[in-house]
Amino acid sequence: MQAKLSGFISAIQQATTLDGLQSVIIGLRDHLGIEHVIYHSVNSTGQQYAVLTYSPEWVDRYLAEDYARIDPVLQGCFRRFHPVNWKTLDWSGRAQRMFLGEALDAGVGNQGYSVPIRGPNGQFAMFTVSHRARDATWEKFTGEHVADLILFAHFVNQRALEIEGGHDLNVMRSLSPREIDVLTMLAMGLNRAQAADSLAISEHTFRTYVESARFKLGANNTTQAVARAVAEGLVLI
Amino acid sequence: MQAKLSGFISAIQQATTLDGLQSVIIGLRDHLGIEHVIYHSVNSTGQQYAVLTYSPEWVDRYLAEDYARIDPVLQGCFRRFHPVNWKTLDWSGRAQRMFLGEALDAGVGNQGYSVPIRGPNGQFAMFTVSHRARDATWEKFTGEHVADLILFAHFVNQRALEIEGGHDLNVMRSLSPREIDVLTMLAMGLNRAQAADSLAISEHTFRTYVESARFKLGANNTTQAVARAVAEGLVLI
DNA sequence: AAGCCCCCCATCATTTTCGGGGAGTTGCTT
DNA sequence: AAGCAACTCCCCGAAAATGATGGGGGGCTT
Repeated sequence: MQAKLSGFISAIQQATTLDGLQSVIIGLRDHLGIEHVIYHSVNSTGQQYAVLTYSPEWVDRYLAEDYARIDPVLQGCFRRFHPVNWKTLDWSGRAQRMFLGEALDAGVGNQGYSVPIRGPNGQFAMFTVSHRARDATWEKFTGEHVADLILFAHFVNQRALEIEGGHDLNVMRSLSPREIDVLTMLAMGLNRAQAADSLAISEHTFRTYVESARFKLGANNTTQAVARAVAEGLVLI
Repeated sequence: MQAKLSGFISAIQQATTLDGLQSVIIGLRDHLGIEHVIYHSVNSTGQQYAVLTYSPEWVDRYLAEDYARIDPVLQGCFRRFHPVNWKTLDWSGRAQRMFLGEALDAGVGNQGYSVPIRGPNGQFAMFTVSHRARDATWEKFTGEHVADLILFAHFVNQRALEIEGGHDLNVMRSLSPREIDVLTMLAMGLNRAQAADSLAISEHTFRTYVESARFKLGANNTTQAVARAVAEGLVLI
């Protein structure tokens, strides 16, 4: 497997379009002998795109019904770090209806294993393998491939980020230490008076820093300035 | 290496304390034949802890001087998804003084390779290997071990999350879709009137959502609520 | 030495937000 | 059928933030 694995990773890294990634993913699916491989990403502007082997009908249905809101896989991945076996999720209520009533018919496997992936600026993605199999079989399969799947997930996401994302993230804005201080205090929930006090400067001075930080960050108001600073990692809460 | 790798991963998974992780990490360092292995985590409440092989003096110095603010490794990792070779970072200005003037003396290797890791709730961590070596040697070493390092990073972080506190992850704050909407608008820099307008709800309704989101997030004011939501990845800007 | 950025301080009128109340509908879950 | 969470709408006075202006001193870089 090891040789094959690095082969797939090379292939991933040579892909220059999402279609290219799709081909690699299909190759991977066939190699693993399973039914579905899905890579699904939500980027920082809230736009999402996916590279998958589901039927277009099911994808349309999923989007139209806004199943993302009730999908236990998505919810589960979002709050976990380690990959998650679908069997361990909570499939009650609406989720059950979605799964038993529609997803299975649409060709989604009864078993699944999803790797959560997080990138800079709040990017979130999932790399999923799905199949029709018995619990024990699936347990064995996933157990043997955890490491490989984590690596695939990483490299697919890395490539997808390179393909999709403009590298305007590199235009790092720099704030002065004091500007970072004031934004940090605000992000911690202090009001101007408290914050200025705890930095031992006048409220007016405090305001000056907020203004200049706001200007540098191209923000309309304090809240946006704080949000941007937090999102860019300039301010750690 | 493959056999060794899974051995280390098993060892990681058997660790029950951060000290246990430390032992595994030292074993890993010796096995790789390098000088330092560092795992450093920051969660969304700003608490940080580390498992590392640096001298306590250097760690104290780093914390006391708040070097996290100017450390290009931290900054660079926060903006990237893929592991980063220290050589590719911007080591000018204060960072240079820190590195040449103190870090090297403190035993930090001249070469380094850091894997960024992101978990739920805005958790952020780095897994770093550092060594004294020439560029070509280091290039070769890291090239050969990228995949392994990514995997180590993953499993160390997974274990550290389990050890440090699975409890606060369970009380994962979940915001309703509308609450996320209002915070998103605010994070984008609109004021209440504009935001309410663009969501096609009354300003007062808008306020109600902000209030309930603020309550759920345990925030003192709107700015903090937005900052927390952004930091935890609930709101994408 | 000039220019630039960082650090600090101030006023006033205007706009925006906050905090404290209260009320009604839908829709899912149990 | 009841409960609960989410969604929608409203008032008002007090408190806070903003915008538009000023000012001065210190330190690094060119």
